[in-house]
Amino acid sequence: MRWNELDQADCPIARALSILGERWTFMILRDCFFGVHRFEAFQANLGISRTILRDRLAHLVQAGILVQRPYQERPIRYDYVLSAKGKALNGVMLMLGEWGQTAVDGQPETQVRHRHQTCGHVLTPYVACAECGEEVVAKDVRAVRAG
Amino acid sequence: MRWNELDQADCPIARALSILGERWTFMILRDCFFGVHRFEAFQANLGISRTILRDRLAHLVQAGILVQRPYQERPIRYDYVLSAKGKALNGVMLMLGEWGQTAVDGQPETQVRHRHQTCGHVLTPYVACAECGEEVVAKDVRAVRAG
DNA sequence: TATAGTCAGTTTATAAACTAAACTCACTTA
DNA sequence: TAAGTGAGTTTAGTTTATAAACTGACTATA
Repeated sequence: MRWNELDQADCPIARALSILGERWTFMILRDCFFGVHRFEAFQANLGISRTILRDRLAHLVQAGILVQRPYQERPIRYDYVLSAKGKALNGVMLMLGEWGQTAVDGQPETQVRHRHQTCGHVLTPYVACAECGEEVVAKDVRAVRAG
Repeated sequence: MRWNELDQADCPIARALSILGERWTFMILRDCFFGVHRFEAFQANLGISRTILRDRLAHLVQAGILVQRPYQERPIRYDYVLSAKGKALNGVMLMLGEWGQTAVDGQPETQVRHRHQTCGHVLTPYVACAECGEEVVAKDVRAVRAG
């Protein structure tokens, strides 16, 4: 399998990564969740090269994860905002942040936290099963690979 | 910020991506969760170049996400297995797969599913708040960025 | 009205990362 | 003895990423 054939893979993780798995893409999306939505702001925040930023934004727009919303004409300029498909990545982002927080050590104490508005607490996210509502831990999950 | 300075970032997502954000790394870990743990098996499964596979495995071992376990001596050969830190990525993997399943369309119906052993159902994972136990949706989360 | 500044790019040259294919080494099995 | 296996390493070539300067269509300031 070559990297650019990942989108045809028979695995949802592989297909997700065909869109998200390139360098910087997750970082751009993280910024989107933080409310960043302009080219210059992404560039200044990430220090990413403009060429790559242009490519990644185009890819995300074409994949339907970001939507371009014009905020001025002459010259036409766009905000890049999360679509529904993009917002659906919220769970992935939260779990990724939680893992980074607890598992990646030796780093300065982070200053980024999330607050759960509905209950008012600082958010500690976990993955639960929609059927039984219980927390899902690795040892209780069995992959079923048909075909 | 350059890509290789990401590990010093003041954001848990950035730090997570300093380890996981390179091409193929997530795919290798996916295979680990499916029970793959030998060099040749990763290589055959992913079709990744051996050079990159070697680099990624070394990086994951050095980051404490995979552990080398010798299964023979003369010549010494290792299984690469998930450490506790690696297993803690389970939630990220599940949410990534769930997103790939529901949000990335136009692809052949996937044949990979998960079963939740404790309740017996096919798993539909969601992210919940440890304080109130409710499902966490994007609009109810506010990032708090100190400093 | 000139001058500078902003925003979202594009261009170009250079550096780093990835890939395929062949090769090595220490064994095992037929 | 010859072939095979498993985990790499080497090499040469291709693809990506990067920094820095440039463009174009404006807007704000002196």
